[in-house]
Amino acid sequence: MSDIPQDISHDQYAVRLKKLQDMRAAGFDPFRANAEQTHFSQDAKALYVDGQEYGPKVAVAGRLVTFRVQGGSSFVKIQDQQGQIQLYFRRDVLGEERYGEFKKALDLGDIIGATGDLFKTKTGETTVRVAAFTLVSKALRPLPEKWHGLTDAEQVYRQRYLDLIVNLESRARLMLRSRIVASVRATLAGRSFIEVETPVLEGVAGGAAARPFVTHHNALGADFFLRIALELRLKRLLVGGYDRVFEIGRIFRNEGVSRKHNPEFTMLEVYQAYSDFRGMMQLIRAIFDDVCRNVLGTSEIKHAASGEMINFAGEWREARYFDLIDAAAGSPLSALRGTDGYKAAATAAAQALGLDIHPGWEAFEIVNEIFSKKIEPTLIQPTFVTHLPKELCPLAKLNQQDAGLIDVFELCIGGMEVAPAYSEQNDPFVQREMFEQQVGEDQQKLDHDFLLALEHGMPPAGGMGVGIDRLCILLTGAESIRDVILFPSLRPSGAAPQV
RNA sequence: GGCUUCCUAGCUCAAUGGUAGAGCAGUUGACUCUUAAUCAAUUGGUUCGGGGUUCGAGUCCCCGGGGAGCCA
Repeated sequence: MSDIPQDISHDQYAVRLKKLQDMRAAGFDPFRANAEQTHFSQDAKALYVDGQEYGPKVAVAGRLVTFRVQGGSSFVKIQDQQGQIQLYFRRDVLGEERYGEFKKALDLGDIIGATGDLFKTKTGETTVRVAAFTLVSKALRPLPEKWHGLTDAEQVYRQRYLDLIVNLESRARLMLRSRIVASVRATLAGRSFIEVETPVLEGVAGGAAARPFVTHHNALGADFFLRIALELRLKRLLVGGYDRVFEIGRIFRNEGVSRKHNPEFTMLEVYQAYSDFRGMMQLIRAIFDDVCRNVLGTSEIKHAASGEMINFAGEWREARYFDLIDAAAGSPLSALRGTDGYKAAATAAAQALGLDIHPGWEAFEIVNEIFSKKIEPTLIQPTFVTHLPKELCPLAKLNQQDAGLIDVFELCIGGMEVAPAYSEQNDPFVQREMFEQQVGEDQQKLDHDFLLALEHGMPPAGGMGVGIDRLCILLTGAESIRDVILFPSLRPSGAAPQV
């Protein structure tokens, strides 16, 4: 190219910048303030009726993702929120000058708008015969490779927008997440639940056992914790007379990062007065039934890790915690509960299963290690694990027959804990005692205001937490939590890619 | 936090310790129904950063950065 002072043909940024500057010099704005879009790509294609020569006129807009020029006629594809649509450019339609601009000025990755009539090509693809087009927004940087897409995990997460443009599975999976969350909301709204928003910044981070993030409020001169659960706020609303409440919100736990853990994640917590953990079983079934029917269109999902098909239809298995423990241990370990020999027997059973036991652990912790390492991973089909030992959750009602147990379930699917639910503790005396046992000497961690609220009377209620990210892993067949979170937490990196 | 492993052109990947290559993208040209379009020609590198060993390092060693997997 003789008018380029030095050879920039190797530098895609420079080539695009040059085109952009040429356009500006010709009085054209390469970053338009608006553009016409009468239809999304798939909606437009649906307008074409087979047999007609030309369908209606449409204006579509999107990113240029394939570019096939062949002399005086060219096919390109643009991509919008719904997918792709093919555009057909012809010299004899557009005229020599405009057609030349199309070939010269546009690059893969540019965002363009085009209007024209719909027709069907010889190969049967519904296409827009372009009568007019506009460069709407110039892309200065090239797209990742069209066939392999973007595979570098780091770039996928740090530059998710590129992943979304180029990797259709990512685009579909993350869109599916939106629809799953919308479906969950609809199920709850249909049952008279009220959606609320409660504080992220808390003076006491309660409702779960997890290390919180600490932050600081300058004007108040006070440290705050980012919430680790929604529970204690939502229960205050039960006291306040909101009988059915839920929140879908971000919570934060200052712990490790793994395939199953992101430091910030989304939790649904739902509370229903005058219900209990059995009522929550109905509710979670309804949530799954609606998602299967309205979003997935199937009640069978392939479990990514094992390849097994998970079936959400039919009865879900119900199993008592200690029945599972005894089966795994191969002995009636639970019969020793509360006796002096329990801890030794639990230790022996755990070691026989090849588990490492920390010397400081209580008996219930050893037993729960058996559960989380040896039982939970095997629970692929939906299973309600019920009647857990009371030490595992201080916020649940004690079982009427056995005060060492609590009226709860943990729903396990795909080897993961997906949703715990309780008959909620509403006795302020028992609640205070359970809290004090949990926090020990550290009265700072006691949420006195919550206990005060309970003293005003909280209706009996069923409550449930659903890890939305895990739910999405399950329902989208993802292998990692990072694949269902748009921007997963990463170490802050150095500079963005340099020019 | 520990162990293992990865980082090479815009992207996807090659390269026994011995001249850093290919495909796509880009550039130039041909081509009026293409589907990863095709054909011809062609540009492009601080091999993540720093240090070391060596006649010679993308490759081996050390330190640092980032990612992934397993463990805690």
